Amino acid sequence: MSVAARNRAVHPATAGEPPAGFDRLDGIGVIKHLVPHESLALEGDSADRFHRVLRGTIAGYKATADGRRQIIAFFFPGDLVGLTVGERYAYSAEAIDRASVRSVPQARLRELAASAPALRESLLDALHRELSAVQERLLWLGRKTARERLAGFLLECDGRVGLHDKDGRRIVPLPMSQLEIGDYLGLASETVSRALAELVRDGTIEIVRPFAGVIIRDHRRLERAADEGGPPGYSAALFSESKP
Amino acid sequence: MSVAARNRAVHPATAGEPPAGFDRLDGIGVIKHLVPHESLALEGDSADRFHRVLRGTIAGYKATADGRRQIIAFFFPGDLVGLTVGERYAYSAEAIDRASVRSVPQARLRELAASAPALRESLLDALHRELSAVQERLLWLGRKTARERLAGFLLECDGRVGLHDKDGRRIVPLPMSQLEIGDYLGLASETVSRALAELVRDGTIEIVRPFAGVIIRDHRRLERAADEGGPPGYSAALFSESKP
DNA sequence: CGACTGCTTGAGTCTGCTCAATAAAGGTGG
DNA sequence: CCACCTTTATTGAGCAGACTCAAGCAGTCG
Repeated sequence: MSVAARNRAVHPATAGEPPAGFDRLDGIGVIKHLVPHESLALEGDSADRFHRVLRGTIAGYKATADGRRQIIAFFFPGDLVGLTVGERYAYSAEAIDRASVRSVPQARLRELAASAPALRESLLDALHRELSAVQERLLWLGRKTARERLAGFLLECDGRVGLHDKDGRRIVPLPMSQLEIGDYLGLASETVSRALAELVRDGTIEIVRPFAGVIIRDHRRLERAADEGGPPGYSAALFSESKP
Repeated sequence: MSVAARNRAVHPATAGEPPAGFDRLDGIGVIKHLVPHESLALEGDSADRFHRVLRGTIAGYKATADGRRQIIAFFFPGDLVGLTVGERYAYSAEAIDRASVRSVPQARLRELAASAPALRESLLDALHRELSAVQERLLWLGRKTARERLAGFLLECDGRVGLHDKDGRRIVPLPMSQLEIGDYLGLASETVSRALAELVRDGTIEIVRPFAGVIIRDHRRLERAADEGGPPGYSAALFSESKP
């Protein structure tokens, strides 16, 4: 098992049961309903509240003056958005689809954390998980091809929100557009479309039409595509032979 | 002031005085001396210790099976390497130059943290600062040109280890090779060399020969190069005029 | 002094971007 | 329910920024 694959296995999902301590947040704050593309917070704003996703999907992103955009993270139900120690948000956040969040004042969290070590643990753990995920993506964006990035993305989504059908195949719902996937992976939307088409062509995945997710037809092959990015017929042995 | 520039100002330096609480680490653990390229830890290893840099520079990196490498962070004196909540290191670490670190068992840190809220605060803050830095770099690697990335890198280094000479100009020592800068920015070393040459050509910086750092001749221009990446003569007004 | 490592510069290539045209979906109002 | 308009996805053609490969040079260290 590769190092990357092992790391994925260590943090399989935020999707399982909520971390101990977070249930303390259940009753407090207010619930907000968001429509697609509705803004939740802007980079640089005073970080007075944070949000727990109840339903739908939120994107955290940074943008340049001339409109280029990089999505930092997607937040699914159970995830915390805008968790920060600093006094300003490090990135903007908006809804991908119809979403609901529980919005809680940061001050409220600090109070609770002071008296609840379990909650402190969970928060530290969430922060650390976020850090690990971002570090992994640094490798994708800096050193991986479009095909590798997309395969990695699908595996990540599979781990977080994937389901399985009766045949044991994995279904991965993708609520975000291909443009947004591109903004997450540092690619143009056309490149995402082409890379998806390539994975379909060699039988690795299948696309749910109209575009709403993928079905993983060959999980092993998808992992290989993410970790080495070579062409389908690529052989590692062949590679090491050619080095005398 | 742009959002990016403001963020840089908020976290000006790890270089100043050490955060309150870290002095608790002063007496404990053992000191290790490292020669250039000597390994400190490997990704996936059991994370039983962490390290505080005393002297020199450490690089944290991830690598793919076929040898591509992405440097996640450079650690300068005062920084903590290998801080983790998980039980395994998320990345490898090795020395860039001759370096010394204080190596402390994670367990020891947890003991101290349990009884010292100030230390806990500092650790949380360090973790958060690391997170912000990585998120900023996600934008660089995903959406910025070689020139913009390099300019951003020089500004980052200026904030963390920059000095100033008697003329008020900033001197930024760069202990790492251009190959390593490339591995940090997701670029080939040749591209780093060319981008540096370009910044020299238009009078933004000067290179300390033999390559050991840069002198910033025009700080404003360097900031512009980092935030918009346009060519030297670029005018924003001209740009918005052309949009009827 | 020679071997080695790191930097520079040029030439050619390639991956992924831009621009553009078309098709497919979804939403809205009559 | 249909006509219309907008948004999103697909596919092609051409382009460009950055990579690879290669040669030359400078500085360092044994």
